[in-house]
This record gives sequence, C-alpha cells and structure tokens, in this order.
Amino acid sequence: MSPQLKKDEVALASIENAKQTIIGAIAETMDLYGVTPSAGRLYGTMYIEGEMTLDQMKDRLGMTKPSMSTAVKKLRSNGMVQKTWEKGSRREHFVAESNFFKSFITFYCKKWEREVEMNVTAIDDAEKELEAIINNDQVSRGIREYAGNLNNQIRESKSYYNWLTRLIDLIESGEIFTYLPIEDIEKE
Amino acid sequence: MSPQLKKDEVALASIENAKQTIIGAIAETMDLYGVTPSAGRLYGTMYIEGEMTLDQMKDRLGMTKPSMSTAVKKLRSNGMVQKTWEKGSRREHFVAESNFFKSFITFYCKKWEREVEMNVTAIDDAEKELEAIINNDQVSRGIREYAGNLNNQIRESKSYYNWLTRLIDLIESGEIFTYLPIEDIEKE
DNA sequence: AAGTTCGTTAAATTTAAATTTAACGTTGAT
DNA sequence: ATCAACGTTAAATTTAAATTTAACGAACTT
Repeated sequence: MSPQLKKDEVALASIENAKQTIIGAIAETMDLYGVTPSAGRLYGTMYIEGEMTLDQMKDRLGMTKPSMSTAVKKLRSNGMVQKTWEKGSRREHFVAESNFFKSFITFYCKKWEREVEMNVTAIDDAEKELEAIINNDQVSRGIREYAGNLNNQIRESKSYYNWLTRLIDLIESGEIFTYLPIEDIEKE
Repeated sequence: MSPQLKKDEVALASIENAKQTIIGAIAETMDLYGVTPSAGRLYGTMYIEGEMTLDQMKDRLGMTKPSMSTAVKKLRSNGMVQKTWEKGSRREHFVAESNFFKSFITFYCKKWEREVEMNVTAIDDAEKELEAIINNDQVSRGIREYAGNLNNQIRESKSYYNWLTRLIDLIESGEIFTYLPIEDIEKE
C-alpha cells in the first residue's frame, strides 16, 4: 500500500472515531428525551450522517429492519426525525431534526402540556369531590376540616401549573429568545 | 350503624378517592422525571400524606420494604424527597418536596447540566481530532474537506449548548421569575 | 452482652421491555 | 398477472428492569 493511501486510511478511521464520540454523547444524554439508548444512537447517527433509509440504518447499527422501523416511529412521534422524499427512489428516507432549539421546544412543551393537562384535570375533579364534603353539614366537623385542609393543599399547586403554562407559551412563541438570545459561537 | 357514622364513612371514602385522583395524575406524569410509575405513586402518596416512614409506605402501597427503600433512594437522588428527623422516634422519616417550583428547578437544571457537559466534552474531543486531519497536508484533499464539513456541522450545535447553559443560569438564579412571575391563584 | 428494631444490600424471581425471526400487505416493475 | 422490493405488524425470543425473599450489619434496649 502506498504511503498516501495509508495516511488516508488512518485519517478515515480517525474521522469515524470522531463521529462515534459525538454519537455516543448524544445517545447517552438521550434518556432525557425518553428514548432508549439504541434509539438515541440511531438519532445521533442520523444527525451525523444525514438522510438515511431503513436499510442504511440497519447496516450502520448492525440491527434488524423492524427494530429500525419502530425506533424511527418513536423518534418521529417526538418530532426528532422527519420523513423526506428522494426523487427517483422508491425507498422512504428519514432525516434527523438538526436544529436542537426546535427539538428542545417541541419536546419539552409537549411533555409539559401533558403534565399540566393531567394534573389540572385531576385537581379540578378532586376539588369538586372535596367541596361536596366541606359543604355537607351532615358530616362530622373533624372530617370536614380534614377535607378543607386537603383541598387547600391541593389548590396550592395550581399556581405552579399556571406558571408552567406561561413558561410553555414563552418558549413556544419564541419570546424566550428576546430574554435569552441565541449567541453565535465564533471560531477561536 | 348510626346515620351519622354512615355519612362520615361515605365522606372518608370520598376523601380517599380524591386523594387517589391526585396521586394517580402525579404518578402518570412522573415519567417526565425519569422515575418508574411506582416511584411516582410513592412520591404522590408522600406529597398527599406528608411525612412517612418506610413501614408506613409499604403498608400504604402494599409493597415490600426493600422496594420502598430503593424507591426513596431514587427520589432522594432527584431531590424530590428529603429525610427528616422526628424527635423521640428511632425510625427515619421522609417527606416529599412539596414546592413544585423547587423540584422543577432542581430536576431540569441537573439534567440539562449533564447534557451540556457530556456533549460539549465530546464536541471538543471530536474537534481536536478533526482539526488534526484538516491541518495535515499529507492527507488527500477530499478527505480533509470532508473532515472540515463535519467539523463545521458539529461546531454549529455549540450555540445551542451555550444557550442551554444560560437558560440553566436564568432558572437556577431565579431570574426567570422576574420575566415570568409566580401568580397567586385566588379562590373563585 | 444478648436480643430487637430498623435499614440496606444480595440473590432469586417475576415482570416488562427490547430485539429478532417470521409472515403479511402494499406498491411498483416486468 | 406475476414477481420482487419495502415497510410494517405479530409472535417468539432474548435481555434488562423491577420486585420480592432472604440475609446481613449497625444502633439502641435491657
């Protein structure tokens, strides 16, 4: 082998190593986004490699096609991967959302919305039930007081869910970026 | 049974039902905080019942003590539960963090800090490796260009991690509350 | 010091999640 | 129309996580 080819081969191995460093870090922090490590590795791979088909994924990760199919489904449901079309190809192509700001906004807002919705509904239901007891003078005083205390405790959390709702708005609307602008990172 | 006792019994059952509504909602949204549903149910229970011992937990949830012990450990590592001391009792008591703002801040900031730290480290490592190739004139031009493009792609995400770091500061310092004040929810 | 109580760790079991193999349905090509 | 290429779903298997049973060790009691 010529010295040139040898150098190139070493360089390519080094590039692959750098890629795996990035992919590994992404995969490791992906549990935050509620996906399994292997779905995280897939996302990282697509982020680095760009557009891919299911067959390319299975080759790159050494897994089966059905498992790629389900992992992509999960990542798509989180808005982290999108389907693209490639003219002239019958295969479906998928591409990782490469704008981390978008992923952040979509992911957390969706989750927080669910949190607010579930808990506020539960609070309202519980309040109704407790107030029926509080206002029922056929129930012993001690029990009515207990219901009252519980009701107050539960009601306190409402200001948190109200705040979280406004946080979602702030982030979803992009207004957050007026308080916290995106800074360019210049080459040092 | 006297009519009075009967009414009270019904009221108590209704209170328990209201509690379970709240506990269920908390447990269901707890996956956001990376804990299992049963750890979520435990947190919800402690939130509603206040200070508890391991034995009280196991009785209330119908599980074993070791599993309460490990669940508490997990919740403590997230800052969602704290140990308290009860004078005159040898048993350890635990109490759920009832300030949701505090939980939010502690939890997300910790997670995001880990995300930033892991990825920035990986990016710096990968950058170093890629720059060695880019600056090595013994490597073919095409490969060096490829390394350059990859390096640029990777570098772009730095502004996201920079922004996330500033978001953490904004929240950890409490400055977020000047932009997004906590509103009192008054009784309607 | 022997006996208890309490909490944790370790091993064993159960339960649930992830992955693969196999089979199906659809679409486009010949 | 038949065949091959794709992607998905279903069942079977493997792997990992959660839970329990069992055993240990520290701290207090008598």
